[in-house]
Amino acid sequence: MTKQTSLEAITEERLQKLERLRQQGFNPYPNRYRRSHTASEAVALLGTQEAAGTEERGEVSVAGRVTARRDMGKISFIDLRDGSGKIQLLCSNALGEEARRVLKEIDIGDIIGASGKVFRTRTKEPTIETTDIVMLAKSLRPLPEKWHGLADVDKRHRQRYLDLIANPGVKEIFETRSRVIAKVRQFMNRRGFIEVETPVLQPEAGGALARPFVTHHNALDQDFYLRIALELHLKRLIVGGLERVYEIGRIFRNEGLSHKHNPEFTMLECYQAYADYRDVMKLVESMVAGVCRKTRGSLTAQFVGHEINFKPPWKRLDLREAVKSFSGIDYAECPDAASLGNAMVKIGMTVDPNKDRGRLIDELISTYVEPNLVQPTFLVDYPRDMSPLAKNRPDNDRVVERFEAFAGGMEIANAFTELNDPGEQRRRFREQVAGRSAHTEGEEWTIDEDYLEALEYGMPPTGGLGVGIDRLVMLVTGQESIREVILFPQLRDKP
RNA sequence: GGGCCGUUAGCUCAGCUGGCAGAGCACCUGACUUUUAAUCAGGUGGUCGCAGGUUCGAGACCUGCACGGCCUACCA
Repeated sequence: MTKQTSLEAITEERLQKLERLRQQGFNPYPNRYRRSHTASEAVALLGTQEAAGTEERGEVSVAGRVTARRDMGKISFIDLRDGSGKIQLLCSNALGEEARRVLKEIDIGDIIGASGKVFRTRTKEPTIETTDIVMLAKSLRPLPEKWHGLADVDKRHRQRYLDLIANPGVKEIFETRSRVIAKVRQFMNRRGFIEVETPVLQPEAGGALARPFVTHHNALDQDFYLRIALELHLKRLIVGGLERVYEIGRIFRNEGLSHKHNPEFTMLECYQAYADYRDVMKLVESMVAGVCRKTRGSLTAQFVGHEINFKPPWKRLDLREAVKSFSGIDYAECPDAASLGNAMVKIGMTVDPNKDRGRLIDELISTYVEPNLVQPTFLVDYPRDMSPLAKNRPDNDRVVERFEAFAGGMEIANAFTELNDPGEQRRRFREQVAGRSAHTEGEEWTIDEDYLEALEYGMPPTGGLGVGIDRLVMLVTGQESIREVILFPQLRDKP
């Protein structure tokens, strides 16, 4: 008999095993299996019985994926892995007649159920002396290699399930992600915030400066944008008297991909009436510190070779001072885009002449300041030019009450005292539209009249916050790429 | 968008100056009643990313394309 081991041949081989099982009356995909213990519970049971000093050994039934098989003459050892861990099966004389026939057809990768008594082998390995074994789902494809795992980054992301099977650390990252989000919810709920959901499909894409995705509603025959921020709807709710609201939601930005950017990502936004940006600052550091303590057991995280300490209070840096000290440029001395651009050219930067002053300042921040902010830091008091939704400082109308939080060289939060003067908000929107449409092709920048109307009913003084959840997860899991903390990151279609 | 690197068996990877397509794991056959990266013996498995070109001869050299990674620019 000539055998081939191309992928097709391996699948063919396994299909034959499947067929043999069926011919012998076994269902290779049964509807259910009742397990009495998880793998780790079975191991624990053995431990307690040994500790009690009794001879009695518990009967268990477990289920999971076969990850290794070692045939030793007339006996076989099988490693079985479930969500809790791993346990070894010994298949020997104790195995029933039917189970023996099933055993013949078992491959690495199959999902099986097994029952028997727990014991410990000569080498102290917790093991089940298997009496019965059933096929729960026959696997038709070979798993990635057991020792090196799955290394191909592209394949890991496209077939995340293989990544999860082959690379044990991956599951941990996503468990941590889940705990981060749970902790954030708990934190907000305990402070009296209520969680809400607002539309993903919106007639205007507002609340941030970003290019939106466009889609179309057939019945309404109307184009919609996928939201680029949660902001404007949440503030409508503040107008409506929900004094503390938050949303953890997916937002979408039709822009470049990088190790810090995915087109869809998860944002926490919260708004608190009768608070200002200083209150929000305290909320952020307390929340992030709490998340870190909850997920890591300490206030520190390892990231890109640094130990980041989230213990409040975080450093506060005046934005203007920070830019001046890291780049040498005092943007307050450059009142317009032209003079600021000149100053930037002088220090060797290439300057896009289409950029307005706000964007030039932003470029100074991301080039000179952001990479240096490894320990948690608030940059405080932003120029009005780059903050259309934030309220002026009472003492300086070129500066708004806004901060961004940075850690690990990444922006993780953005917050301000919300602009609630409808007339001023309308002027700011107009400035934005005028400044952008001149040089932004294919984008229609509109004013959200519906939001302005809401403001006209009166919005209390409010502090607002946005936190990039994916980046927060990157920090506490030590992952340098956003793709490692998103289960199914955006990828180009394979041809 | 630009630069550099990569794409070889199901997986992880070698493949020199152009000269028969390789290893480990997995798979198949056999041996083995306490193994655990089991071991031992034997074996199967390839559109060398795709398309052209140079050459007596291309996995390797040249051109183009696709996909990916890193850096860089832009978007934020």
